[in-house]
Amino acid sequence: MQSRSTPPTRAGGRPRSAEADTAILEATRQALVDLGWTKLTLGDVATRAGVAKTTLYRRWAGKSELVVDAVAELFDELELPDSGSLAADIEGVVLQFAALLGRPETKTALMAVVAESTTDEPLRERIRASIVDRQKRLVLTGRARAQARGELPVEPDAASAAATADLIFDVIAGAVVHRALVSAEPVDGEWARRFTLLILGGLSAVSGRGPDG
Amino acid sequence: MQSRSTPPTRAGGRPRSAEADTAILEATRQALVDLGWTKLTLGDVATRAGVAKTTLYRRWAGKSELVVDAVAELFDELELPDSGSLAADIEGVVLQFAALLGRPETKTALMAVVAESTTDEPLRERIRASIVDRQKRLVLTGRARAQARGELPVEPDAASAAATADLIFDVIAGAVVHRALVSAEPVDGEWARRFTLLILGGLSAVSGRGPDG
Amino acid sequence: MQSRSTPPTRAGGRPRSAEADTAILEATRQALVDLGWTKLTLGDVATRAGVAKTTLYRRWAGKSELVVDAVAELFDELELPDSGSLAADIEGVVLQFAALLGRPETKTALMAVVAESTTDEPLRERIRASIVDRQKRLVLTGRARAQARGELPVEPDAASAAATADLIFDVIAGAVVHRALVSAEPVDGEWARRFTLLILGGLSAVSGRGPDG
Amino acid sequence: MQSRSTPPTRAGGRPRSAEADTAILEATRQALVDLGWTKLTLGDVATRAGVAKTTLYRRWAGKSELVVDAVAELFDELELPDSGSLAADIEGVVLQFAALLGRPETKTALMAVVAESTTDEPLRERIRASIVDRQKRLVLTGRARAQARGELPVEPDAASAAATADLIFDVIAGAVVHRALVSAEPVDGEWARRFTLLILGGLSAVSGRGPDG
DNA sequence: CGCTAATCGAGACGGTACGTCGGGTCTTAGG
DNA sequence: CCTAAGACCCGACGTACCGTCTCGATTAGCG
Repeated sequence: MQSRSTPPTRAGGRPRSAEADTAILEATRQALVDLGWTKLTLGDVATRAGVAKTTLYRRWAGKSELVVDAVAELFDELELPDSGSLAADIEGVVLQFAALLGRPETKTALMAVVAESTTDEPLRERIRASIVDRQKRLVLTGRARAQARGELPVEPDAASAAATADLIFDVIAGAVVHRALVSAEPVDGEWARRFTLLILGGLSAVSGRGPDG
Repeated sequence: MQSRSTPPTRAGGRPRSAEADTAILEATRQALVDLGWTKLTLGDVATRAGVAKTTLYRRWAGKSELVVDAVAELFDELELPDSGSLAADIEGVVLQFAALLGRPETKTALMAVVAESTTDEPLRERIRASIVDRQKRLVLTGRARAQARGELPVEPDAASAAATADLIFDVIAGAVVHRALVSAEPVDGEWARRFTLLILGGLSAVSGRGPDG
Repeated sequence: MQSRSTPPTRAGGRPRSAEADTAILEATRQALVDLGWTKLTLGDVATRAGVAKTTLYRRWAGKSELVVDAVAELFDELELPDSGSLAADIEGVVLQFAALLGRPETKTALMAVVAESTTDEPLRERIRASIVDRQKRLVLTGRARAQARGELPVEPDAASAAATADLIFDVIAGAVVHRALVSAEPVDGEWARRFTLLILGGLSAVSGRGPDG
Repeated sequence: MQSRSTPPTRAGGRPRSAEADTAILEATRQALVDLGWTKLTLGDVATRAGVAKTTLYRRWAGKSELVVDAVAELFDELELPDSGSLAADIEGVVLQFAALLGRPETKTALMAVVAESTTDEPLRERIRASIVDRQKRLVLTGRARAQARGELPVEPDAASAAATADLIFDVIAGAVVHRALVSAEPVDGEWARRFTLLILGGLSAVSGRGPDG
């Protein structure tokens, strides 16, 4: 995660404390749990981390950037279970994702930084680089496994294959987020099963042909 | 929209200005366009509306409530095109929804109030009542039409039918929002077609059987 | 003392609290006693006065202006004793002035605001209006009495008379301040007597005789 | 000027740069001219002098000490003109002193450090040693010359003579400072003449005649 | 028609957080 | 031991909004 701002010159001077980084990110997550996005203040985070406010501002441009980095670490915990079938893989990752969204620090922070990013292009890039794109690996890995198992056809057109992957990702991530945060209904095994059924039924229809439908 | 707070007594006295309401909501939307959610301040909205801050606080409890009301009006513009086929209906509503999300006032406000609602239950209810549930009608109407046309089977189990409707709603709304605001890729005809293909392929699979898969 | 900044418009709105003014000025003097000029902070004054920082900034432009107003009130306590002779009048006012300069709030504040005023013309004007010019009355009254008693000739030229009054004022105020704050030696009856001797009779009058006058 | 802090041990190691001292004091004076006492910062002085902040703090305890040393050098320029009469000597030194107080670096710094010294005894001592006492020589020399010329009687009592010298010093320095910095009126030949008249002959000498002496 | 009572605008109020700045210290690497 | 560079902790700065309050001045509808 190269996401912190780097000091302008690389010359002499006291080096930045690595422990401070760790402490700040951990304090940020804890503050999110305790206070939520809106009431989280950088001064409070600094206090929790046992660090001066200036130290915090030296490394992050603002609240949004800090929180993105803090929650990005949580998303890296997601991993694709190798459960032997595409359906089980999808259900597994959906439930994992839902569990992550159930954690208070993620719940309150994720939508807030995305909202922030709608009027802040650099922030959107940071979110994409630190969170979104990193999780697309789950879709790619899952599809590769399914193809190896013969559950999905191999799309010959690379561009079409990429578009499909993006589509799948938007559908899965979007649906789970919407269910969990907007509808605020539980993402349980039952829902995951029905959702997977929907995805799988359509998946073959999409991957089976070219982009011209 | 009964959502404003009502004066305690109904007795005599100067009645509230109706023009103020209109001016405030319009000023709120304009401020959202100009400033985005975060930089929008109630003082600024009051100034734009040519109204005292007091007047504003007498009617709304805070920023979130005001903004929810201001954007809710926009969502009522959505309507299901009667295009003769389920696929065309879905594509149409997806593109309409995407167009709505493309407007700056909606874009910045929607995610923000949802984020806010994760730690504010009354706000979540307000959002659900004013925005979310009102749009579920699109799904229900669409399904009814498709069933009338014979494109979809009639689910005999009412509970299962409701669950399916919720699922569809989360998938459509979630996917479009994710594509538009998180991935920040265009929701164009091409994407709508591929997405519809995916949904339709899976839809029959889901609605064809009971919840136990 | 019209010295506070006046609200731009004179129209409606909640009027400024008069008690706040009193509390702030008193708190300022107390803070000067406790902390001295350098360590006095406006935030601390606000807290002591039981007032918000914004209230303070709404009325005074900064620390210097506030302190000038706070100490100006003390200078108004000075009064010319009517002791029957010019010498006794001078000695009396010198000792009064010295007592005022001995108070910690005056001691630490006076030189500081004057220093500040060397690079701040409006502040200098405020000091002159609130403090310096108001005390020139002592010189004018004293001279008038002395002239009435026949101790001093009446200067016919008005311009010259004014210049003399200014000179006397600079000499008395300057000498006492220098003795008290720069040399930091006591301004006691003995010193006041010698000083008065010098003023009244000049150098030879002082050097010509012993300390017992 | 032994006033800088001395390194604890005198043992080997890189010796302190002498050029740094010169550069720092000169930078300090220039910063006083550009910014005034309040806005002068040690970090800025260090930058101007092309020196690290550490180097500065190794030599001076703080802003006040540094500035005292920087302006003390300027006061050494004062010298008593040997003009043949006591009156001319006084006028000459008054005008020299006024010229010194007219320089921006002196003007802003002198009062500020004196103000600071009212709550900082060591600083007061440093000011007395570096600035004040060094100028008392002017009074002593002037009196000695006047006595040699027969213009002033010789005071036999040593204690009384010292008290008189102190008094003269406070009156001259105080009056000039007050005229220049508090009243902010010009200390020109005209004023110097009237002031000298007062010092030499007392109040009646001044008020008894017109401004042309 | 005059009361009565809630409204309106304006703007001051006590708070909280902001992001920046300067103070003085400490930690590097290098002379 | 000194130096330049720059990060560190700390505390204050002056500003911006928050949501509340106190004004005097409008408006209705009820009596």
